[in-house]
Amino acid sequence: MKLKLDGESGTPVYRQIVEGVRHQVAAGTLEPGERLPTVRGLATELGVDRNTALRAYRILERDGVISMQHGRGTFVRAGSKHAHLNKHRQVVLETAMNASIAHALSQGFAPQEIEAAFAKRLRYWRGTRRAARKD
Amino acid sequence: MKLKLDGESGTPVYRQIVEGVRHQVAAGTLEPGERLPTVRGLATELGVDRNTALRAYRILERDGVISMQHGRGTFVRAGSKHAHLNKHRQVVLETAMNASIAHALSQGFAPQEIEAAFAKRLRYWRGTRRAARKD
Amino acid sequence: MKLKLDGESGTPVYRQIVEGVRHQVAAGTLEPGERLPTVRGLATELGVDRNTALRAYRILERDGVISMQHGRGTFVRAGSKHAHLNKHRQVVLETAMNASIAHALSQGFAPQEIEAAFAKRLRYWRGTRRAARKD
Amino acid sequence: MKLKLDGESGTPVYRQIVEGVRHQVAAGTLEPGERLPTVRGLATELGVDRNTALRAYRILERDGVISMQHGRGTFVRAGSKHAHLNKHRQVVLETAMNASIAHALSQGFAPQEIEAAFAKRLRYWRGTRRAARKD
DNA sequence: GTGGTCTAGACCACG
DNA sequence: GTGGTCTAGACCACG
Repeated sequence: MKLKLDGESGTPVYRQIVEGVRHQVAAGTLEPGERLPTVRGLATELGVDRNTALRAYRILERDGVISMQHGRGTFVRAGSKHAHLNKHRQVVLETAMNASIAHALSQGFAPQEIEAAFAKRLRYWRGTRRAARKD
Repeated sequence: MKLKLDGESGTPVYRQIVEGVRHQVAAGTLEPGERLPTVRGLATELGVDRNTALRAYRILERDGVISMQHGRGTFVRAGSKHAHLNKHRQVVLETAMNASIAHALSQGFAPQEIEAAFAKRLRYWRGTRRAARKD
Repeated sequence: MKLKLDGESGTPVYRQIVEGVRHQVAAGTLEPGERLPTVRGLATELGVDRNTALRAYRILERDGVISMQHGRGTFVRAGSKHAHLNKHRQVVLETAMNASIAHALSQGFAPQEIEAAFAKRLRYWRGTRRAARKD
Repeated sequence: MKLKLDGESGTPVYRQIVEGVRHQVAAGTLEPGERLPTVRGLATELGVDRNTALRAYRILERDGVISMQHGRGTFVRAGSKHAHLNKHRQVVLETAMNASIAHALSQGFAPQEIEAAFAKRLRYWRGTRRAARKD
């Protein structure tokens, strides 16, 4: 797994790992069901402590991005786990988007700016995912 | 000075103050030469430790946004020097939106769903702000 | 804070702490806004490592039970944090109850048994909370 | 033998097998003297490691629920010895319901809300099962 | 003084 | 071989 760590960024290592994996899943580079490196393997590969790698994985697991299975390994999770109440999906998503907007507004950004920035980044992700499917 | 702090956001308080002041200067709410509250005053107003307010001011001073003059007070510096702030604002905003989208994508939401949820919540906030201005 | 650990139960220490705190919050012994012992303090009190105590607190924080504030301490959280979308509360609660029932059914328990056990335990908690309010 | 495993429940697979068999014996679905699948067969059927199936059988044997006879097969033991299973079932169920309620209470839900949500979901499941029986 | 990050290393539980 | 738990201890960031 390709992951670059920046030791001088100030962002904690475990968080860099979390974001790195999250982005690869978001981009489609890592697909649902795909196996991730083991905790030990990732730690060695990145030159960090096992506990640090484990911490990152645990956060990703809690967020529903990956699934760790004792003795078997760690895997990218399939999307919708709340099939029986799929209103839930909508609420979760809207809550997240709402928080994101509220935060930007509270920092003094105008709705128009927020809309433009969002559209720009979404366009970026769409491109990335399209490219991943062609691989 | 109007500043909203979020004690549970994870972002350190001092940094929230720094960003808040930066944005107000960039937006023109705080004008060059304008006097800022004293460290003590700001700390009381926001209900934070004096060291926290001081730390924020020191960073703003180091970055050339404000000027602390011993015994006289603290002032917004002349505008010409922080034209770069507008670029900074864009980066901050896009980074936030990017993370928000990546988060949702990595949990299996489709770009289209994300777009719809975002649009819905933004519409909500626009309504809220319009109503507030009429008060 | 009163917490008993059982070193021979097989249940990990950090989880025993999580459940202990959770139960006290549920019972009303710990009230919203109340300050919990510091990470270090709790560790010393229970004779466990700081990291173990921290791990328990972090889980409780993620679950919305407590709020850790850097440099200030750790506090019991007020109930509803999703006021802006209070449909969400209902969905979260129903999802949890649903999972609980589904799990019991899959283990071969009959609906009637499940209903009876649930009613019995809820009665217990109601009594406990009533007692706490009289303190 | 009908057994549903949940790879993401956190409960170890071997324990899920143990509990599943225990419950079926207690409920009478598996009768005294009845032959159980071989270790190999069970492992294949459930898609688990042979060691995992073996571990479950050893625990059940130790607890006097089944009897493994080398070269002949594995059988459910005579009923008189596990009258205690019925008490065990109750404890398991009540513990689960208790945790579920404590969880919800500790997040600020009121007993009344919890009761309503539980009743609603149980009603749902009863309907589902009734429909399934007509298939 | 509070919580946060990270390492090194031991030993355990599961498959 | 996989992940899980726990300790001991260092050093950092925040208020």
